[in-house]
Amino acid sequence: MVTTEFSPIADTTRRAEIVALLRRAILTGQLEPGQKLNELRISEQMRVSRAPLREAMRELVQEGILTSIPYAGTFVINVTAKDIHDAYSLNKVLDEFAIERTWELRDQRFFDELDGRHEAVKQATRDRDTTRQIETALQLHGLIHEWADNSVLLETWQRLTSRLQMYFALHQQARKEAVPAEDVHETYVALLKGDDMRAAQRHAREHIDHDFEELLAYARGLEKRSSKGA
Amino acid sequence: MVTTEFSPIADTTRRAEIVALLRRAILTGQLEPGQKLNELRISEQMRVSRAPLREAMRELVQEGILTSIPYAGTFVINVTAKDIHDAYSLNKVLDEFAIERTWELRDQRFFDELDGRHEAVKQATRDRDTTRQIETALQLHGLIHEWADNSVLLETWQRLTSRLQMYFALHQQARKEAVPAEDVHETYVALLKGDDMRAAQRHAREHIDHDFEELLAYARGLEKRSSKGA
DNA sequence: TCTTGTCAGATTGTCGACAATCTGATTGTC
DNA sequence: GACAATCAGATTGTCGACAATCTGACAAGA
Repeated sequence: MVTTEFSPIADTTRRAEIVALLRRAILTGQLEPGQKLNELRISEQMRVSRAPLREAMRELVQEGILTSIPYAGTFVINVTAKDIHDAYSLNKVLDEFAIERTWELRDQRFFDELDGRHEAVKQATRDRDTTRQIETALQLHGLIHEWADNSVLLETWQRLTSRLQMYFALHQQARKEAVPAEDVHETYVALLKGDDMRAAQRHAREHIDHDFEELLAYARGLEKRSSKGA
Repeated sequence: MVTTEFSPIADTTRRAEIVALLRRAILTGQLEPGQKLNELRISEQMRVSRAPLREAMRELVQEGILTSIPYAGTFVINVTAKDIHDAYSLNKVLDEFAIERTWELRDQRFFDELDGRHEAVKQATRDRDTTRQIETALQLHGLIHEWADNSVLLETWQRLTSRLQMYFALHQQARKEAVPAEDVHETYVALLKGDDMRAAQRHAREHIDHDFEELLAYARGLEKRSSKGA
């Protein structure tokens, strides 16, 4: 009897690859908010027909990072200050819930994973790789949602994450300088290892508020700019 | 100057209509959990080519009520007791949040809408129209999410609703008898009109627990049945 | 000058056909 | 009989072409 565990093999449809490519382009800010996606142009660039491209775009529309208007086109979502505000205030609630659910399920594997992800953030910070810094920070943040053993919560958080990653990428791109080089997650990790659940929840809430203020300021700038443009 | 407000005209693509048709079929239980959707057969029945049908299916996959395995097919999601449990426990959190956010925004229009939706539930109950009863009850329940002025919350709740509606429909179908004929929403509506936010939140939580127990019992039955079948 | 009708170009939506992949039934071998 | 190789049928994935729709420019008329 073979006891080795195999993970499912990769989906090798063009559609899945296109989804990954497009998502990455959007979340890293390569494709700007509001930008229109021309099907013919993109399909030619990717050397793919429009059918799988369109199916991929439908997925991303449902994922909430594209928006589609029949016979007009499919566009990268626009980011408003309110969107960011809404996403963040819901995120607070989800974090609190996730911590509560995860709390009793924490074990050695959890702590190891926590440390591993924390280390990845620190590595990205040392490398001055801002894109990866955002990615890893969100992954660190996501652990409680993965561990909470609630598929619906996880799914919801992943949808939220898409946008958060996009917001952060835009923000970072805008100020054109490295994100804080010091480690802002030390306390968060320590609290998740500790005994005081309420304290961990409180910290998550405040930690979020901190990042949030910066993002909001950026978003307000965006809106001023776009209203001038329009 | 014309001041009449026009709402955007309906999306009249085949894709959109297919999405609506399929969603309805799934949420009312016409299509059973786990059932495979044969593209050719469905496209012929709908007199439509496979392209828009496939795009529609991609949307429903992302919506979480279909699941797709490359080169194998697209299936209606399976419902496990844990899924129901997960959906409900998240729903509690979202409800609490929604009530908090809605509270200060309540006005006469809110109360009117609340009464209107409540009336719709009572009408469906009188008509013994169980499908509509589920639909209207969820719409009544959804008002706080619509009113909370948080687009991400609303979106999240709508995704959840899809599944809840499916669960209830299956449940109802299983026991083959009318859902409670008495009005279980009277207290809920009254509390939402009142002054005690905490009480409203508490009631939402308990009200959910009530329905939830019934559903869970049903789901456990489902699983026993399917494990016997497999 | 402003409005309205018309039209060409570009883009999205849809179709029918072909290619890739899976399933299970059959056959051949031991 | 058990097992592996093979194959036909069915189904999903992808393609290229056509139809429907939108956009902006231009012209005609008030």
